[in-house]
Amino acid sequence: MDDHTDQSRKPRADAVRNRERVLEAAKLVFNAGGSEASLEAVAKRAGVGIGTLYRHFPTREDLFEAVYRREVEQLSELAEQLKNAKDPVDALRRWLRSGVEFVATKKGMVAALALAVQSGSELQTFSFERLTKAIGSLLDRAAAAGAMRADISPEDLLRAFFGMCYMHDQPGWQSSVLRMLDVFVDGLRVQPAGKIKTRAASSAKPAAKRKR
Amino acid sequence: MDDHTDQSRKPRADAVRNRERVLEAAKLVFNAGGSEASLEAVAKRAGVGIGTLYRHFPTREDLFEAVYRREVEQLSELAEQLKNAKDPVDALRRWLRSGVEFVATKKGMVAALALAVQSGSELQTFSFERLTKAIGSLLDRAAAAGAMRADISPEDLLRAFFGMCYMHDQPGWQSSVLRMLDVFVDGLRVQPAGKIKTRAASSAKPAAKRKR
DNA sequence: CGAAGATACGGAGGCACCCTCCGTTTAACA
DNA sequence: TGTTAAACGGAGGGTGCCTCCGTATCTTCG
Repeated sequence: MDDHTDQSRKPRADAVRNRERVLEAAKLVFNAGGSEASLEAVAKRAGVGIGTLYRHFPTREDLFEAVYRREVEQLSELAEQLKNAKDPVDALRRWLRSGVEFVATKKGMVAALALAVQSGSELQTFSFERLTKAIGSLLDRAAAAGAMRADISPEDLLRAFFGMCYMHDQPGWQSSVLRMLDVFVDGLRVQPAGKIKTRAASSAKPAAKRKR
Repeated sequence: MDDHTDQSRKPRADAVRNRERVLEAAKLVFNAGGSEASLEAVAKRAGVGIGTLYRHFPTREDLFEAVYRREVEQLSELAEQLKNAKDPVDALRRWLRSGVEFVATKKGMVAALALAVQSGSELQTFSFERLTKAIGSLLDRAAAAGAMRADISPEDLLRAFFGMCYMHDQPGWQSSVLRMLDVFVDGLRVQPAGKIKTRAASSAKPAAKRKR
């Protein structure tokens, strides 16, 4: 019961050092494209035993999270800044493009985030929540300005985005994704059902409930 | 040198039977959602040795291809029919929705096709080519009618589509994907750069070269 | 400083899967 | 029915995942 969250002791030096080493090795290995690289390879590269790796990061996802936390935060902050842009739709577009940029550099990021999305349910997944919030604020602003349909949830958009990026490591993926994102954003400017003569209602379900 | 492609012999009965058994088992296992199921599980379910499975289908991809060939052909034919629809954009939309329908039923199909897309390069991948052709004809028709931008390749679209579907097995994935596809198709109706005031050119690269 | 105790280390080991190889079986043909 | 090519099937070698626990090392306190 005694909630001595603070230092009942100093954390062991070797533990701190090893954690850092693993993180460093993982970053190298994952960014090199091999987001599916074996954790044992990471451990070896870090010069620690596999047991140590698992103690620090019980789950592959945990490791991903730690490795890409900084990047996620950067993307998050970018969204914050873009809230001040004049054109809210353009802001969204720019944010998505930056996302592509990140993915291009950190190859492992897609897999990491996709995993975070999939692992789904109500797991913590800091990254997913953070990005959802970021994208949500951009969406809301654009929708509030009437510049964009309002029935698309941040989760929808994130999933679509990751999905598109999932095909990275293809020859021309990057320009392809950029093009697709443009199409997508253009589509968001169109108000949903009715006005387009696509027979009846354009969607079976009324709309997803927005979370935030 | 002697090119006796025809029956120098009748194919062995057990070989034919086993091939069929494996196919059947694989269909069951993959459709049950586990597109990543172990091939050994498939073999066991089929009542054959693992060696037999590998002889008939040297690659996981080969097996996928065989299992989903029929479905791919159905989708392909649907595209053929839709070419006669009045509104070419609507035709595309409908085709994509049917794709979602397929994915919903045959869970393994996404993984199979995604793998086909990824394995990429110039591997044969019958399915990928077939679908590319199908979607290409729909795109071309819509573009020719001036109802849609013309710089999107079938490959682009396929990748985006699979990407979105990759998140199946999520709670609300199906309606989410349908919504996203609507957005997407709406976006395709907008002509590309220039007219929209999104600063400068809307895409870094000029456009992908269309294959067909 | 030197013990005591807490904490972390690391890799062996059990499990699952991948894929290959080859001795044995079986079907087709004469 | 015998010959022979084709197919069978599973043992085995490799890799990766993850757990468990005996051992090593660090911190603290006397």
